[in-house]
Amino acid sequence: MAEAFSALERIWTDLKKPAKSVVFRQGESADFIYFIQSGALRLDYQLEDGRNLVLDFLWPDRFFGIVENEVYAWSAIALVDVHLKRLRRSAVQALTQDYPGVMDLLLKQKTASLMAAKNHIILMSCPTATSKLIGFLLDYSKRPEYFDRTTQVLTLVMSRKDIADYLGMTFETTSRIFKYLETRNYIKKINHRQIQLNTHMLLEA
Amino acid sequence: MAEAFSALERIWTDLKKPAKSVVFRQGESADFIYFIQSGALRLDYQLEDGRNLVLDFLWPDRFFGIVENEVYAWSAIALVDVHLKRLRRSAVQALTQDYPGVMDLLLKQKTASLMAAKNHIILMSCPTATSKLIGFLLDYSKRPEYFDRTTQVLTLVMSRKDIADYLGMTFETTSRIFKYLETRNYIKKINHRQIQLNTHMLLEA
DNA sequence: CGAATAATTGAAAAAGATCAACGTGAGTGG
DNA sequence: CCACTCACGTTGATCTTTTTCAATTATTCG
Repeated sequence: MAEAFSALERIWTDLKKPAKSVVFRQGESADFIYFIQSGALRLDYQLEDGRNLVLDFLWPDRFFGIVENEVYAWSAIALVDVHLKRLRRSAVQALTQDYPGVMDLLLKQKTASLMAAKNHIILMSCPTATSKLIGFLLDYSKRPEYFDRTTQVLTLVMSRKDIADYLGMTFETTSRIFKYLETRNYIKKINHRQIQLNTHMLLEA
Repeated sequence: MAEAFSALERIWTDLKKPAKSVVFRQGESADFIYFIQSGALRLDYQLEDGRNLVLDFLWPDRFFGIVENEVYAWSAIALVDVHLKRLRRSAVQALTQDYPGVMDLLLKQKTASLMAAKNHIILMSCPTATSKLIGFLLDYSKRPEYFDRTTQVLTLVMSRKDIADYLGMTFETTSRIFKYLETRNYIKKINHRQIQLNTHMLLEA
C-alpha cells in the first residue's frame, strides 16, 4: 500500500482551494481524482426539485471523485481552505497496470465511501431530530483535526443548513436542537462554530 | 469482464435458500462472497438499541458480502426462495493474481453498492412519508423480475415493516400511505403483495 | 381449522415544518 | 476604524405530519 502511494506521488499535483470554492461540480466531466491533505469538504447532490442534499463531509486522508462514470455524480465544495492532491484519472488508470496496489487502494477507498454512506443512513434513520444530531456530533468528534480532546471543543466547519441537509431536516430544527442540547447541558456553545461537548452525557442519551 | 466471470465460474458453487432464511449474519466471519442468480434479499443492520434497519434490497445479478473486514457488517436475509452462487473469499483473492478483470469486477460491484446507498439516502431525505414511498415504488418498478410492464402490477417481496425500516418510518405510516395513495388512485391494491401502479400519476406527484 | 404473523384503522399526543420576525457577527468599502 | 450590509442563526406561533398505543381485521402456514 505504501508502494502504491509512492507510485501515485509521482503523478499528483498540489492544489489549494479557498473556503467556499467548488472543486468539481455535479455533471462535469470526471477527469480527476482528488486526495485531501488538509481541510474539509462537503459533497452536495442537487435534486431536480431544487432541494440540495449533503451526501457526505470529507476529512483529511480521503480520496474522492473516484467514479466509473464519465461525469461526477455530485459536487465537491471546500468548507474551509483546503490543500488537495489532484490526479488525472487516465494516469491513475495507467498506473494500475504496473502497480496492482493502486487498484487495492482504490477499492479500499471505495469501501470507505460505502461505510460512510452506511453510517449516514443509520443517522438518518434515527427516530428523532435530537438523536440524529447527537449521532452527528459524536461521529464528528472522532475527527482529530476539529475536536480538541483536552478542552472537548468541537469546531464546526459547516453551517446549520449544511447539517440539516445532511440529516434530512430543516435548519430551524437544527438550531432548536442545539438550543435544547445546551439547556440540558449536553453541549455548551462557545460561539456559533465552537461547541463544547459533554461527551459522556451525549453517549448516555 | 466476461473473462473474469468465467474465471469465477470455476470456483463458485450453487446454493439455494428458502424464503426467510439467513444467508449470513452480522458479525459472522466473512468467508464467502455471494452472487444472486434469482430471487431477492434484504440487508439488515441491527442497532444496539434494538432497532432493525434495512440497508438495501438486493436483486438478481448483484454480488454481495464483499467486505474487507473479517466479519460481515450486516445480515443478508432471503425475502423469497433464492438461487445463489457462493465463492470462497480466499479463492477470489487468489484469482485476482491471474485475472485482473476480477478486481475490476469487484470494484464495479462496490460502485453499484455505493450508488444504491446514495439512492437510499436520497429517498430518506424526502420531506414527507408520501414522497419517500412514491420514490420507493418508482425505483422498485425498475426491477423486471417483479414488475409486469403490461399489467403495471408490482409484486412486493417485502413486508410493510421492511419498507418502513428501509425508509425510516413506522409500518403504520407505510400502511396509511398505501391507503392514501389508493384513495387518490395513484395505486390499486390487488392484494397485500400485489399493487397496480398508475406510473404516470406517480411520476407527476 | 386455528394459531401466529402481517396489515389496517382510530384517537390522541408528540414532533417537526412552515412562515415570519428579529439578532448577530464577519467582511467590505468608505 | 466604523458603519453598513448581508448571510447566517435564533426564536415564536401555528399548522401539518408522523408516532404511539390500542384495537381490529386479514392472511398465511402448519
